[in-house]
Amino acid sequence: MRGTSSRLLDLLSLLQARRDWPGAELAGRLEVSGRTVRRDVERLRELGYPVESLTGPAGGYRLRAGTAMPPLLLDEDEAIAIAVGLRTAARASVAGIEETAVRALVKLEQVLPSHLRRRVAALGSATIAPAAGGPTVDPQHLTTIASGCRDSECVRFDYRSRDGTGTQRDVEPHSLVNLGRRWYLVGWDRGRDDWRTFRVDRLTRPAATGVRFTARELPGGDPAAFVERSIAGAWNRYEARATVHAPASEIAKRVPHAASGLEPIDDRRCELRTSDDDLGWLAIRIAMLGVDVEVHEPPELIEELSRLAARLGAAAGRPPR
Amino acid sequence: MRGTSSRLLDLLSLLQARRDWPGAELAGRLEVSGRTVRRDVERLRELGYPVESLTGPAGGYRLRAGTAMPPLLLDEDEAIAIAVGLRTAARASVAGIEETAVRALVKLEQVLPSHLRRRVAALGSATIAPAAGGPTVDPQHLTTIASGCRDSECVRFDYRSRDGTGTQRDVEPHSLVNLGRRWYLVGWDRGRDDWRTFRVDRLTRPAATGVRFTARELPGGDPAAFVERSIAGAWNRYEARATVHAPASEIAKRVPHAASGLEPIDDRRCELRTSDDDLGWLAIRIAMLGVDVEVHEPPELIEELSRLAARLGAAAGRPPR
DNA sequence: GGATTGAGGACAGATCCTGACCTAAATCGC
DNA sequence: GCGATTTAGGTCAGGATCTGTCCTCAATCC
Repeated sequence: MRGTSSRLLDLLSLLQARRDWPGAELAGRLEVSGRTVRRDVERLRELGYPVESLTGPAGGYRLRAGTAMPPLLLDEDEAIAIAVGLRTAARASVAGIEETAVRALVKLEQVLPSHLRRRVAALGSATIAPAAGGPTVDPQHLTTIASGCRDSECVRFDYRSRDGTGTQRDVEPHSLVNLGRRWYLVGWDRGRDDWRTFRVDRLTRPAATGVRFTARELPGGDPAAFVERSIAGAWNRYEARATVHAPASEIAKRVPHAASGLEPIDDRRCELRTSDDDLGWLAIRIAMLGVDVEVHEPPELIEELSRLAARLGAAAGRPPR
Repeated sequence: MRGTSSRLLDLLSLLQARRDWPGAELAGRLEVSGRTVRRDVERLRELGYPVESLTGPAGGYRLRAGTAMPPLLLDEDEAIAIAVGLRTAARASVAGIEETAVRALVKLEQVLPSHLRRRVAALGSATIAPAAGGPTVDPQHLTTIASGCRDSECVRFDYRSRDGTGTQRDVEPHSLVNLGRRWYLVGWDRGRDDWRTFRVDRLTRPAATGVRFTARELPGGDPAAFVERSIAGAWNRYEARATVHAPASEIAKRVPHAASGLEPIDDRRCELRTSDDDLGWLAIRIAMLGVDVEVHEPPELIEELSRLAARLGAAAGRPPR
């Protein structure tokens, strides 16, 4: 016998792997009597996991969605898919999800068997970066740093500051902040004896040193606000406005992420408002619309589009204007 | 008392939420004696979860990565992040991961509490589609269909065939296949009494009918091969070749997904080979390189780039040539 | 070397678990 | 409507398990 706890986990695992299970089959898989299966189901219900049951032929048990998350029992491939999915989500897929994605990734990677971790790393290098406009961040760096934040463990890395000089830093990481398509580490720089903000895409070879520290209180409390203060004025934000020669509904269907900034003008045109801190990426997004457009502002974007048009014209073999 | 099974899950949850735990604190949280905590740790080890322990001051317990995946105990935000991450991974992020991502998503959504499901759906509509070149697939459709495959339950949907005519289908779903940036459903069409392949981006309002069926054997066995046979010749594939006026290393760093097709020519140029079945998307990828390029073939791509250049020139306010 | 923290054996009492057996209720197919 | 199938759950007895207490060791840090 393998103990009831282990058996309950197996039962949960079975119930997650398929939707409907006849009691007799569960009894066979778990190598217990049908009575015990009924009791186990009762136990799961007591633990808060809603197991439905249907009587009659074609009846059976079924795990429904409840009010709380049950433990997820994943097979190896599923664990890998989740790790890969979280890595991409940690970049810049959906507003506000990134920091939680990193937290979940840390939790997953803590228990991810090493042979799976290798497979994830191998897949990770083949990732299509959705944020192909800006600098890319290695998700591995994010998890290393986030682990440091969570477990109060110092992190050492090489940092390339804005003017290009490289230094080695030893930092007590406080939090990881995602702002405007970039990742920042807020931490206490042990070498400078002060709070600092680091851009994660500018640091290399981060590693936990093994040194534990007692958490300090960040002045102001809110890490995101701290980052905003430190980078104030460090980058521009471009607000674009354009007239799109296609119905809003069609664009919304073809380019879902643009939908929020669309306002219909008439049956055949709509106005698009969108913004970014990266001109190149903004231009690409205009290009992706796939229909005729007139860009009204900002002038920098108009210039960027001219440049891009010239370059593509040249790519197609025409002399640039 | 809450039973040892429940307490073991709580212990696992605690060990996943933070890395280091002194035994006394665990005892307090679980409301048992220290001796019982030691016994619980022993139980977890027997179940195969490697719990490390360190003696002495600053000692404690720590859940390490083992050889098998332990049950993941997620909080609500983490579950959402995973759902969102899997939805994007299910599109086209990393070769070969998509089908597993959908499987994991089905497992997760089966037990995802309804209020969390609503949050995921709300976030999903804001997703930046990485595959903005081609038609997009609603992840919700994928999970509905994949559930049908897993649980042998019929699915009904409206299908828009290539010539634009719409029909309603009632299908016994067999498998969901991801091929060449597109999703296909292979299933037994109950109306036509035959095996059919459906493009998921062409179907709308899929829903489980509740009718169960007994699995049939797919002729040939391999669903992917079946899809390939059915769509053979249905779409063109464009193989592009271009000279990029930048070092291969720089492009590889800036646009990771292009790296595999890069061949250095000299210190300042490289050759890019890449292919796709969607001309528009191919053109966007060229545009994303952000440097000067000469495209040699295919002629269709050169024409597409000219069109794009003209459109962007116009967008920037210049008269198209 | 002393303080702290985990390891684990022994024990007694309480609790829990399992399989067997039985009856009831719901559902499906004929 | 009837019979077959499937879950629901009560009861019982024997055995296994679990818990807290008490104790001694071992490892580690200061």
